[in-house]
Amino acid sequence: MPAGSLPPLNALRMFLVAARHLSFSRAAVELNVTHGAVSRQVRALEEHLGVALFERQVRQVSLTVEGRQLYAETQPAMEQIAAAARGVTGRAPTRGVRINSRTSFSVRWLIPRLPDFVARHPGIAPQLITSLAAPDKAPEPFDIAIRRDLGGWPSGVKAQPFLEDELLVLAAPSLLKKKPIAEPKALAQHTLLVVKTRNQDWDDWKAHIGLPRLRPAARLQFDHSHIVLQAAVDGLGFAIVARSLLGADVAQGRLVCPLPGLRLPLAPMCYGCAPGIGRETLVFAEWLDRQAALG
Amino acid sequence: MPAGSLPPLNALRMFLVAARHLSFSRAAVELNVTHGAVSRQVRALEEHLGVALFERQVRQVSLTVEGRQLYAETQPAMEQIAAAARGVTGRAPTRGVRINSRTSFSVRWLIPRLPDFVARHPGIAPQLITSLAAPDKAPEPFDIAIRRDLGGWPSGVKAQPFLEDELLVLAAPSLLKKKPIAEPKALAQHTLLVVKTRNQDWDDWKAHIGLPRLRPAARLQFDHSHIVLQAAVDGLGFAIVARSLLGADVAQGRLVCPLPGLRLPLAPMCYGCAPGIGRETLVFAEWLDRQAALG
DNA sequence: GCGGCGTGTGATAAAAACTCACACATGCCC
DNA sequence: GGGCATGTGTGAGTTTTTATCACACGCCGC
Repeated sequence: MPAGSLPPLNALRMFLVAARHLSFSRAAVELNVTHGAVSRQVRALEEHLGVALFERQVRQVSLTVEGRQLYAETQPAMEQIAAAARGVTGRAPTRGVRINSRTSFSVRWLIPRLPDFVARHPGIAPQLITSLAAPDKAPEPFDIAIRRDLGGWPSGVKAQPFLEDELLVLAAPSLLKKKPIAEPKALAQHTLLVVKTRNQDWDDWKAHIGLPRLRPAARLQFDHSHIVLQAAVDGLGFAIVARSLLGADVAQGRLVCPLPGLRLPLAPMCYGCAPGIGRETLVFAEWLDRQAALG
Repeated sequence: MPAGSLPPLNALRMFLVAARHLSFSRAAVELNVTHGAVSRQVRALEEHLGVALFERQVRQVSLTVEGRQLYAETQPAMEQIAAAARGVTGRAPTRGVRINSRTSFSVRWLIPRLPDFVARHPGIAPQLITSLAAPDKAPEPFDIAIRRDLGGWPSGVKAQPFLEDELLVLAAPSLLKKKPIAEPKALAQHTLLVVKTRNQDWDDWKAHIGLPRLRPAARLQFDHSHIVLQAAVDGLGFAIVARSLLGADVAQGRLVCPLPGLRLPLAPMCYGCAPGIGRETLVFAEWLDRQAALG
């Protein structure tokens, strides 16, 4: 006989958080789920044990005698498990994943998502090296590189597309309020924000919509897309950038897309793994795929 | 900060069993899953930690240093959790569920499934009282009664059907080998096994197939369906019993249904809960529904 | 050389978990 | 006292996870 029948462990985990907060809702926030999920898991644990663990009052819950006992006895055990897990990952040589990525993609897409990776894989330490050079000219060795191009990779490395992309025109809502844009032509009244290394984007876009000779009122040039985005948020003018770089600025209303129908396809973002990489890099690549699929 | 990020707990549970056995296959047997499930969960845990826990040799696995450490530190914690869970269920008043059911259904359907209930709900102790009387004439109080009839329940109790059923004709393969049955008429050469309290079943069946005057070579009478089934397994003759009572005898070839097309519909099995029952009885009723749905 | 044995894995089915949207009960505040 | 905010419970539907199945592989022993 092993350890005797264990209770449902994830339900127990949620119970412990709920017991600590004495609140399903606050536990739900900590666990990144809805309060309904916590309610159901606690109920499942109670049914497994055949004992009520919480007393449900109105708008609040409190622990029963059995709930208090269970909390007191299992919480240290969970701490012990967490500590053991940390101990094991710590003692390992912790070979990090060396990631080579361009500045704007790093700042606007990768870094905001890295905390998720660290939480999922605490034993793998990502090292991010931003670099503008092509992967085959990289000054430092890397395990995985991320670029938009399908070419320009060291021999033996095959680029794997993982994130579809497109160019969008964006501006701050305050700017549009002052001078609304009904049709693309009206852009002639505005300032365009240009990325130095991608100054053909506006020309491509103008050609794409059939107005190659459109002349803006002014042009401001910056050396990275993420700086252009900051300038756009601050109402300096119109930006044309890849959808993948938008982050929360559109969702939270700091930027809007005044001409949503006019989009320019863009090569997908790709990653390429150096030959002879370890399992950690593979895990990171799969995580990239998943993150991209989440949109 | 809570306990720090916990590892996936069900994966850890499988890891511990696998580590104890030093075998994924043996762990799978203990956990009632396939070896593939164990393999995947262990892999998931390794990826979460970013550390290999097993060394895969051919046809066997052994623990790495990190695996040994993790095992040594988390196994006691799991024991502690299991003990705490047992302690909490034990201290509760353990109100059992009093189940009232007829003998044959108890022996052939309910009792073989009860271990599953006990495993799922260690805090709820089922008490089974077999009784032939109608639920409203039961000599002892019950929380839930199981009968085929939709009527004959105490006032205030509504019967809930939970298991469709039908009558089947069955016999031991050895008997059929000696005297094969090509059509229903050939039953005239055989012995029919009759349940005293259900002696109309054969007549109903004969009427159903249009041979009301069919006369068997002999009749043997018993007082319970489960005894008739034992007699059939032992090659004494042909039985007509409810599908719900078959258990594993058909699946494992101890009985066969020589005339599979000729089935007689039967009222579904129903349960009725006494008024004012507790949550434990509700849990049992839901478990009945689930078990019936599993077929 | 061939069947037996234990593990890994792609495709797919089954089960579990979660979310959403709403219900309910209460306290609080204007 | 009515309207609103708060925290929990729950049915229906969806997503995510988990397990299964079926097969591959590598070696062992006969």
